Amino acid sequence: MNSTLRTSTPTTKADENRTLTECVNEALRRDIISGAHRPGEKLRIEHLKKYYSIGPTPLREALQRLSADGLVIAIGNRGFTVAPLDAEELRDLNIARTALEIQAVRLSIENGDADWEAAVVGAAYRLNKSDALLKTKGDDVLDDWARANEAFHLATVTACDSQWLLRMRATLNAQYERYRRASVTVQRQDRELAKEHQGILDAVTARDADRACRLVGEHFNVTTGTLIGELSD
Amino acid sequence: MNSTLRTSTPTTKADENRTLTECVNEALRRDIISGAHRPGEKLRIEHLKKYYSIGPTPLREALQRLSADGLVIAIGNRGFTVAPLDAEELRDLNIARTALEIQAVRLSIENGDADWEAAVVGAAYRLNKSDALLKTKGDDVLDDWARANEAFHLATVTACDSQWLLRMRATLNAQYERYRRASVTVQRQDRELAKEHQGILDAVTARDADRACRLVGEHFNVTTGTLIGELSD
DNA sequence: TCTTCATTTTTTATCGATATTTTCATGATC
DNA sequence: GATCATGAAAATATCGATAAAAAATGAAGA
Repeated sequence: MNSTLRTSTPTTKADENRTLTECVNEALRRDIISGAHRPGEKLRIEHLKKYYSIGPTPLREALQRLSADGLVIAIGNRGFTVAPLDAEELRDLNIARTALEIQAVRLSIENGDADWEAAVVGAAYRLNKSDALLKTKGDDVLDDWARANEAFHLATVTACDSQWLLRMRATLNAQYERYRRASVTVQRQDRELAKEHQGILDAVTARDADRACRLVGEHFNVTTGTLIGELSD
Repeated sequence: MNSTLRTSTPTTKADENRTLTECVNEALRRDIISGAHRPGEKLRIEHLKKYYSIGPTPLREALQRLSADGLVIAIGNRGFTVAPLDAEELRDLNIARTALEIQAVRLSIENGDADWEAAVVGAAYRLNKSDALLKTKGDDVLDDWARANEAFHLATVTACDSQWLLRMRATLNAQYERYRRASVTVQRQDRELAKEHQGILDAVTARDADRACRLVGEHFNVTTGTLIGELSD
């Protein structure tokens, strides 16, 4: 029943019972985060209608939702634009993101059971594998690495036992991902990153919350510093 | 041009240049936070259309936005409901809220200048005044107190220099406010609260970030504990 | 009496059309 | 030559109507 939207992914099973608003919301979100719709770009309803083969109503509803998430800027009577990227905002974003991540890691280390710990170890292993493949840089490998990286960090916080913490974290992560994707070099020395991740893993398995939080904070600052450097060029 | 929506406030000057979606979004938000639309209540478009004298399109757009904020639950093909309240979620909410507030206070103390400090002192003074009036309990006085309380806490974090931190904080505060409003007793001993606020103010003016953060955390925990106690009755 | 299935009713989601607003280009006035 | 008005042209916001889905109703069979 639902016509597949213009974007990559084939119609998933779950698509059946979904509203057009939900579908186009996801498609737009993906396309904004991936950079297919560029930062600052005007999102004209007439244009998007054709692009996603959909009516104006579900489109506008999706755009309103995305504007609440901060991925889209809505200005009354002046339509919608993709939220712009800017170095100052990235710094700002990193502050909020770090605050949530650190607290979530701390709580996870306090609350997490053996299963959680095992999942973190597994995610770290997976990330290592992807790291190894990263030398043969292809775009798909890079995508895989990004997913593995996100999965690892997510694993470290899932035991925090606060859905709101995780929800806010996800919102900020979506924002952050746009900056990551906009980056030219995308990654610095793989070795440095791998070491940082290893350090975090060690602190987690040692249940050393203070050390883990410190390392996560530093990790975020270094990554953000690199991105800011590129952005202000 | 904009017909005034069914809710209390007279058409403000700013109303002129505003979209119906924006107006109904604000009205709905107000009515949900205040409890005029009760937690768990079904929000039927047909009904709301008459209630707010508005068409279905801006209504649905507003509801989508509110669902991104977590004030409304949207389920595909099954419409919208006011997000329910529940003790477990309040605990969860308090964790996320505290993480943001503490970090914002810490940064404010680090960054804030003399003007900021003065604003905090002013807000504390204002809150004290309202505290004094609180003995003659009327609903308007209570509203005034709530505003002064929020203004004080907001003042302590405005120098944190992270819009994202403040934005996330505002989202969670809106949620929290619903629990506060749902409370029967609404406040415990005024004296205790006043002392806690005084302690926070002292720590802020002394620029003692660690103490301020500890006191804010305890303050939040105590308040939340009271609310949870009431909710699980 | 309790299910189960078909049918009606209600509610939701979506579209196409219209009215409103903004933007842009053109020309008039100082 | 610059500024301001005026009027198209484009884009946005909104409505009413329709199609689609879920819930409610009721009838038939076990």
